[in-house]
Amino acid sequence: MGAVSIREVAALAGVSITTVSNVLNRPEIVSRKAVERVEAAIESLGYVPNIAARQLRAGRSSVIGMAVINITNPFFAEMALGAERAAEASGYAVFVGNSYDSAARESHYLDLFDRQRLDGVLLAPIGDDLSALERFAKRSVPVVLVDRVDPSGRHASVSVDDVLGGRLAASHLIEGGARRLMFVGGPTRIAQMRERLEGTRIEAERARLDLAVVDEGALSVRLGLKIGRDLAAMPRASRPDGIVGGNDEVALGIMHSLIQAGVDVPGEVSIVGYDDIDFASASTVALTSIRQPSHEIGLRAAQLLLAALAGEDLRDRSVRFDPELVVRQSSRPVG
Amino acid sequence: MGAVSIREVAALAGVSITTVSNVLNRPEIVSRKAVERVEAAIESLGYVPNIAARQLRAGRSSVIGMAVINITNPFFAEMALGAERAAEASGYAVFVGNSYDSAARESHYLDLFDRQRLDGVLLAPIGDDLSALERFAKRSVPVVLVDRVDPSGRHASVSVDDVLGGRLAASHLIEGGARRLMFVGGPTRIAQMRERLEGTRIEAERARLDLAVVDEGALSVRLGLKIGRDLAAMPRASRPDGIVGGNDEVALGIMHSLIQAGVDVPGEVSIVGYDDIDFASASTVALTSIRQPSHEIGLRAAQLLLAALAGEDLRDRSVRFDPELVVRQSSRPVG
DNA sequence: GGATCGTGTTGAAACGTTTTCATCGGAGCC
DNA sequence: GGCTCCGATGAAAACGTTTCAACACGATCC
Repeated sequence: MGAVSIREVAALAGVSITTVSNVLNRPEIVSRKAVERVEAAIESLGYVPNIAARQLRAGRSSVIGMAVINITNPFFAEMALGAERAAEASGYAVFVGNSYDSAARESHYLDLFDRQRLDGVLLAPIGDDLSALERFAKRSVPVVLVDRVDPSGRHASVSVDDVLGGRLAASHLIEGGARRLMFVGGPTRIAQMRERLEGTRIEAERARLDLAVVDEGALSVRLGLKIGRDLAAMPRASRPDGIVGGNDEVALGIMHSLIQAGVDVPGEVSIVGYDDIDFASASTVALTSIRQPSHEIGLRAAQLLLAALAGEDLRDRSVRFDPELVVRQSSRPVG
Repeated sequence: MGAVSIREVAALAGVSITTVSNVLNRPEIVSRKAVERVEAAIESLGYVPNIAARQLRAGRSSVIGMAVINITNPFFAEMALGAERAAEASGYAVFVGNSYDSAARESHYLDLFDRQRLDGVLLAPIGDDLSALERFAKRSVPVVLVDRVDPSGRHASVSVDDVLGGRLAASHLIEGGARRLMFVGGPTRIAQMRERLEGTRIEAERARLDLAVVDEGALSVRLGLKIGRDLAAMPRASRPDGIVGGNDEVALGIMHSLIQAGVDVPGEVSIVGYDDIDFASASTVALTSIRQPSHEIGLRAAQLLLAALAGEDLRDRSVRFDPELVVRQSSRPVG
């Protein structure tokens, strides 16, 4: 069809294919006159270079792949945006794959990245099994883990100290007077959840308090609503009075159910969420939450990957951010 | 480095390159024995076909591009998921680009799709200007519009009747006794917003009621909070008592501010959102909203595109869904 | 027993670039 | 005026696949 190739551009401009290619890739080495003629020809023919051919010949795709756990979560969306910004500044495009909490979808995207010969991979992994990344190592395609550390230390990572996040949440609740703690976590195969739980547990033990743990799959508003109903049905004396939600969605759901059922938040129950999404501050009882520098995380991860693509060694270049407690109305004030 | 090509597979299996290619693409025409040998060789070498080469030769990428307005919005996320499901069933991958409410980002993705020679395009367009799609027509790359109709009728589309949605929202408010209506819309360059406003206006005029219109850019929780504060500061007699939000985020924000300021919802003000996201039902005063079949929209759009790729003519194949009113606590009951 | 057919297989061309190396023409130098 | 040198240009090879046309071989047919 209208598939216009470099050949036709060259013909129209009256130069060789090489010159057209040079105009595209290193315009500084070709004469002003030739540049102008070629650009005019490109314009008039509506020529668009065929990436597949370029990639085949050059061996690089100039695209990096990014697979995130759940792009609907504003935390990951912001992260992706940060990564795209950094990548684009260096002439790379970013292909974002949404795992949607499914390991199958994640591995499907890694397959795709592999087949497409993407130049690098950013991965916010769902599970603990990083063996799927070995094929990239084999072709020396750099990989940077996002929001997650590699226990084996083989992959660079940009992450947040989730243990600290859990501790911030729990100690805040305890200082506010909570005595019966509960942690509502996602699937424990997700490392972030395990770490947040661990942080919560550390503080609970230090204060010699009991800690109930709920793990019923992916954290959603819907799940929170159900858990909240169950909690509301418990006698107040045995009901948890300090709840750490693995994310804001589930925390908001819990809070809603409790309030609907007439339970006073934060009077009877204090709640802390995680991620500080926009809705946290917009709920009728604004949600206390743990904030992470999402945009920054994506940005730094991409920068690390770009550095690797530029030939730098990534060992010991990992980055770890600290989360931050944002106190609002859903938790009793300290004292 | 480990870049193993079809050539080495062929050598190891003791067959020609052609046979390896055939095993990959049409295994039915090659003998059982050869298939086994080739598959063993592929396995032992860890061979992964180079898509760029395939695409260059075959002229097809087997990838379709999808650009959506804002993937953080669960409506679009579900839509993308529906499209991916349909595409994958036919052996296509989907490259999802997030415009993030920015026309520049949208056009950036269309550029990328074009350069990458993707086989088809699904687009939930931000603005009215569809001229950027012409280049696809020129190369006869099929395009299906999502959540949007093409006024010129040149592109097939899968959309929702937003005028009807606006009418459902407004007539529900009016039946509940609202007399001073307000519509809070996003940028009017977004057609959906215009249509929702139009539907609201139709019902307002029919009931001979005034309609205030707010348009202050992208609809977010934050914006809603601000609008709600302004509303709360107004004397009750002149304050709108029936509000249609262009999406749930802004509606929830408005509701939150009003309640915080002591305004009774739905006693003094009724509110209807749009999209029926999970948070709508999880807010302390559950939000009445307009629901759209998001997953189905994406699915049908991809199916249409696949049909086009299979050579079918898309003219007059557009699909239009009807939205649905979901009544909850944020609006006064009828009567 | 030769022509015809069918089944598996193969060699070679082609896809549209980038890149290497050679060539060319002219400017600067002695 | 002949020499070198340099910048600009071009011819051709290469990237890894798909696909077409041709081939080998045995079975089937008259």
